[in-house]
Amino acid sequence: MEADETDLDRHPHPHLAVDVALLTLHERALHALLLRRDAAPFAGAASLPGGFVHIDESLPDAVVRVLREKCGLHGVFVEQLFTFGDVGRDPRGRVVTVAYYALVPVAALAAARATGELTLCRLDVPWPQTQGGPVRALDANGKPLRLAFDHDVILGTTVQRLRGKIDYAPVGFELLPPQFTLLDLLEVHQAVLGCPINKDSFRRRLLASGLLAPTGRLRANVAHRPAALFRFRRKGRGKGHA
Amino acid sequence: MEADETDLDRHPHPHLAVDVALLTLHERALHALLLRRDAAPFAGAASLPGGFVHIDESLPDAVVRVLREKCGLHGVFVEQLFTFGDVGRDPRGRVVTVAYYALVPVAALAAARATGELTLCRLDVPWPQTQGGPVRALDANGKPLRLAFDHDVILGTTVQRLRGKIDYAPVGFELLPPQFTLLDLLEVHQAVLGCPINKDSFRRRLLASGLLAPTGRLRANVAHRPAALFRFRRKGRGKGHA
DNA sequence: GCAGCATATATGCATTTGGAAGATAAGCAA
DNA sequence: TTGCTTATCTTCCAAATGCATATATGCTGC
Repeated sequence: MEADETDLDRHPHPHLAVDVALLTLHERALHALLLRRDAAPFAGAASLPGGFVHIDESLPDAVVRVLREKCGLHGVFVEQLFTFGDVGRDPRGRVVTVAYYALVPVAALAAARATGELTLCRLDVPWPQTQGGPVRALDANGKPLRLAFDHDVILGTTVQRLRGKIDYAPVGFELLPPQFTLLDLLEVHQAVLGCPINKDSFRRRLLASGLLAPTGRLRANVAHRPAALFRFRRKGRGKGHA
Repeated sequence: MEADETDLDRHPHPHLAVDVALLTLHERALHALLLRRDAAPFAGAASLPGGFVHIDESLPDAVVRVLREKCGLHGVFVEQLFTFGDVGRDPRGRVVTVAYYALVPVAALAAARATGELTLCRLDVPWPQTQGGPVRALDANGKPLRLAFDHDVILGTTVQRLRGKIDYAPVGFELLPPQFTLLDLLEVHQAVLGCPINKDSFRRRLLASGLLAPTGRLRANVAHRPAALFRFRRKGRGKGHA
């Protein structure tokens, strides 16, 4: 940062946007909340909710505003993901975007989906483990949607981040309602990781983690022994990571 | 992204910069390469090498340029860290910075340190584990330096990221010369993590990881049994992460 | 009300993984 | 050559995990 802002204003500088990859769990699969663009560029394509950062708002504030204005959502879990700044990523000009990801239980989207052009699209992750790469979003018929800008890469980076994080950070809870069973949580992990998980060790590990608070209640209306309902306990006594 | 760029140009938009937290290992401790600011704001304070992003260069290109222009360095390991965009973080106006971290063996800095106002400052991390928070940079006398902008937080985020990553990603090698002993690598991990590590399990884990290629050579000029020298083998056959 | 069903939960055991300690090896110095 | 120091190897033990089995429980159909 060698020059005064007055110097810099003589030259054009990049525009700055935020985009939000909002993920949820629906029918045991990861879904993203996408909107349909009706203006060029990429008219007709699906895109992440996003918007330009105002001169007087922080990045998290911009994200909160975008989620409110475009999705009618508030109070959702949000974390910064990565900043994408390739020169050619927006045909309109130089736009650098700070991508965030948001996680919400699918029930919280009922209101959002009623509002306008939003659709919940199942994600198709064509790579294993945490390898990374773009991800496809499927329409109701299972056909891949055209995604605007580099949003396929942003979605891919989101899944990659979640896969690397879910084993040691309590992010799975953000995709579940306040009360859930261990099987619910297991299915979240399986959907994120894209592979089956050992049920017993998962149970033991989670019960020992101190992250679960028993509610004393049971899952109702199931034609078999009902599972215990748990609640996420924040500030689980962490045991380091080594 | 709802508006045309022509619309947006009517309004002022944030400036965009990159800052690089360049870390190395010196005397078994993490050090950062800092430069002394001679212009306001924060004149006299220490700061990360950084600069504004040009309209026609990608973010990685801007980082490479900054490292070349300000530090005389090229070919170093660089990864994106986090984007800092608080409204008040730069008193000159709205500047959002995409922070990167770079890792280099200390020997590679000989040239850089000769060039101008660069100093290698030992880092003092006042928090355990991966808790996070700002980090102090110490001068040659061990006194904390005044750090410009939010660069104390950027350095803290770098250490936090490294601590979370070094156990499962091959980043420790970037801080070592091409050939090194297992004890060298262990000391890198200890310096990053800020806590002692079990020597035997470290040896077993690393030898089994496939990341080390034996060179057949031994450390010379030591008054005891010399350790074997290894080389970092890229593309170690990863075994997933579960 | 009762047998039976499907899943939840608990228990036991083999395998694997990581920590700790001792034994041995290999250079150099006196 | 002896002794010192650190590297490397071997062994043992505790903890975590995968797997198989046994038991528990609420519901459904009769």
